[in-house]
Amino acid sequence: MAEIRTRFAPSPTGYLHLGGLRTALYAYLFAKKNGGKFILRIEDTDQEREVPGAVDLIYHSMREAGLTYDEGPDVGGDFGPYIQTQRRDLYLPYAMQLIETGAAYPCFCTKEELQQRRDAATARGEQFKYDKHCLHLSKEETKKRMESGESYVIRQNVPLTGTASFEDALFGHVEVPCDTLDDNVLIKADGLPTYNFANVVDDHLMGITHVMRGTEYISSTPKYNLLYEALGWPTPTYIHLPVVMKDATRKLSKRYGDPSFEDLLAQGYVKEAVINFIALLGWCPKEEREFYTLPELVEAFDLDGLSKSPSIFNMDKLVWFNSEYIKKMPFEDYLTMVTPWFDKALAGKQMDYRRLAELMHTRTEVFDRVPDMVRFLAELPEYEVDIYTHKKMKTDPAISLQALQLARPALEKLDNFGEEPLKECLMALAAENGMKNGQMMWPVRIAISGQLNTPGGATEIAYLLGKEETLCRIDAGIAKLEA
RNA sequence: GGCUCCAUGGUCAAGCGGUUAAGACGUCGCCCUCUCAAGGCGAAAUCAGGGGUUCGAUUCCCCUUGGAGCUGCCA
Repeated sequence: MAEIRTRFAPSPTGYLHLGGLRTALYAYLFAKKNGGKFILRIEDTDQEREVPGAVDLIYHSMREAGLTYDEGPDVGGDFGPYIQTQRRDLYLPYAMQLIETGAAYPCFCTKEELQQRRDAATARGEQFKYDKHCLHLSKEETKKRMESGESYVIRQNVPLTGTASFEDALFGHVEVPCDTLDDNVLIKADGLPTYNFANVVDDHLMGITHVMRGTEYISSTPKYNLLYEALGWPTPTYIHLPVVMKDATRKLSKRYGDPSFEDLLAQGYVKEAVINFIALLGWCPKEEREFYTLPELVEAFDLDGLSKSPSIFNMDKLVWFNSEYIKKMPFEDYLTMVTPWFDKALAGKQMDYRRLAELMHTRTEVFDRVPDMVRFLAELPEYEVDIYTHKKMKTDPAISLQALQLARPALEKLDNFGEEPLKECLMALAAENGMKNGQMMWPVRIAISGQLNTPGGATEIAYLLGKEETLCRIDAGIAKLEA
């Protein structure tokens, strides 16, 4: 059996979006699972839409994701070049061959003319379809106009009757009536091929055996098969992948401000978590399991786990995956990763980062949420007195004031400001004064943190703050409660 | 509008003619607890509707409905 070759063929129009990443991931997994090759090809035939730097962004994202390709623009290979504009001269001969056999024809209609006719058709409430006007030009006239340097395109000559079809490994047989198909442009006036043509030619020339791409291509694939047939080439196996949605009706897209892969990494998502989550979005493994490393995904991947319907990108679940990955991370790794996020809120403060990291490790869902969670350590936030009142802790402003007034001198006398001594001190104080633990701990924690929820209890916070700052904040609390 | 595709809880989804219709996220309880998390236990929640086929449909077929994609000298 021939070696399996799949490819990921993005256009350099910006960052790598999550739908694209998933398509790339599946193509990678399928190739690797079957001992085949995974290829990266840059489809930059639309010069107008190209965004400078986008190609490098794609390389970068692919590396970050761990999707190493066996062949590609920056790694080479036997089927290069892997950038379509660098292959520009390759396409025309095939187009000419198509013209010879009648499967294509030159067209001299200008964009403007076409647009007018399209608009007119729309105004009449009709669907515009190219009328094969230039197909009926005489050979002589065509030849003369081409040689005179007149601008022209080459169009696919789709039959007016019959049907075109293809077999999809996921969707099965897909067939469309030819009369609903338009004569697409194969070679543009600038000499570059359109996606419709470049794709067919390159997939064939590069020996791609399995074409994996989004379902947006499903309706034009029958037309591509017509091209393969006309060229006498074997068709690849098609596997169209459903799109990733933002919600029930909208596709995930940068236009709506949805994050790209790089955005997620910048926000503090762990790349392994993103890959893991993406993999399970539209594909389900055979076994009852949800945590997979990339190599494990390769091992587990199979086509019949693929879903046919679009799936909604569930941010909540990504967050959950991310927090799970963070929790499983060795502590030292976590400390390294979280340190810059601590710095954002605590820069310049003397703080036991290691202890803070211990407290934060199971509380971190996404790294960019860390600064807001620890900022109170740098500066006591403004807070309302009513947060001293907590029903379950049985506290109110009066009890809180009493607790703080008791705690203040006791803590001042405490030489060892470690968590254990702090705890013993405050607990003992509560017991001596007939208070419940919560009636002592809650007010102290509120006074020294100024907020309802904190990553750690009163003693941990007091330790992190240190004696001086703790006493200072308790004083502020007392003043606030007395006011 | 035309063509194509899709349809199990709020979301991701298992299921591939006979099941108490898995599991996960989220939600809601309870436990633990110096707050919040984490952890443990538990609960609610799904086969879009209508026709067939069949002894029997979530599962196969048709229609309706809903959604998506395509309908560019974009990919």
